[in-house]
Amino acid sequence: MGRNKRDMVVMNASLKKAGVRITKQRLALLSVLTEAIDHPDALELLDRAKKISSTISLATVYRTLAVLVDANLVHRHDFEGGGARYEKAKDHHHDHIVDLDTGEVFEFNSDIIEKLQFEIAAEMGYEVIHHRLELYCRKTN
Amino acid sequence: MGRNKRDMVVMNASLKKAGVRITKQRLALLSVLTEAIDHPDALELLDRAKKISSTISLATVYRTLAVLVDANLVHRHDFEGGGARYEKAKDHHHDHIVDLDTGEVFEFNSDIIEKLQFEIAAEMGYEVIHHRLELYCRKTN
DNA sequence: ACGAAAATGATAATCATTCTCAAAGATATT
DNA sequence: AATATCTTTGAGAATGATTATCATTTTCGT
Repeated sequence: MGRNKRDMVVMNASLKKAGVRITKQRLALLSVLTEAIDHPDALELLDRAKKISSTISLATVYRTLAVLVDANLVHRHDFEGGGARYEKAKDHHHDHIVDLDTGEVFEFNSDIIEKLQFEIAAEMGYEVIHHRLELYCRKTN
Repeated sequence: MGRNKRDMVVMNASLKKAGVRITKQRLALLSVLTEAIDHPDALELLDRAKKISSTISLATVYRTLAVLVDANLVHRHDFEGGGARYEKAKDHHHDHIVDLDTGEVFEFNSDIIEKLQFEIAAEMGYEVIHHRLELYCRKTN
């Protein structure tokens, strides 16, 4: 799964467009992020990337993540507790629900909330550059 | 300003209710937080508290903040960049607008957004325990 | 005022992240 | 394909915010 020729072409193009050189470490990380359905942290990404390219270090993981975040190919989240967690950028914006018991993260989006945010900021003379909306939840039963 | 007899009585009662002993360091911090109109971090709080009670250390600031946050007398915010910032709990809930250029923090609240959040979570089988909504903004001109 | 229990200050430890720098690798040019 | 240049990498040191440790000092009910 993943890592096929089409993926490789896409990843290479992404990196080129971001103006960064193509290395096996960067391709490994991008591949891991492309396959991930969760929101892993740096250590978890290191583990997964090592399975593809054993010669990758934690420093490179952090460095590459910074590059990818800068290039808007990856999003970084600072949820409560623990370190930053990452996910490959999707074409649609979304916010997050964090399960306080399991740490699982689910995505949702609400155009209405989005619109209200812009209106509120505008009223105060501000333009929203980016925002953060996280719901820390527990299962209802 | 502040630190009058009425404030002292209120602060003593708050601490008693929280089930913690009353010390001059804790009163100093509570006093600083009561007077603060901004959202200071631990170092800034240490500076301000020292003016009231010179014998207070950074360790105690962190420890006391943890106690006050636990007792719901103080809220802790992890805005982007830098360390945690604190504010005395108010009776009304509110979210935050962060000025990306100055670091200033403004408060707002929207019952509609609040309600939508609960509905979205409920739809996914979740109950919102707490949430975080921060708008990172720049002045429009 | 007495004594058990809790809080404090100074400093060490921790944890995630960033920095440093010599060595290895990538890209453009020949 | 070999070269020259410029970038990236790995390993570990450094950083910054926060927490833990522990001997000493304070608090507070009796």
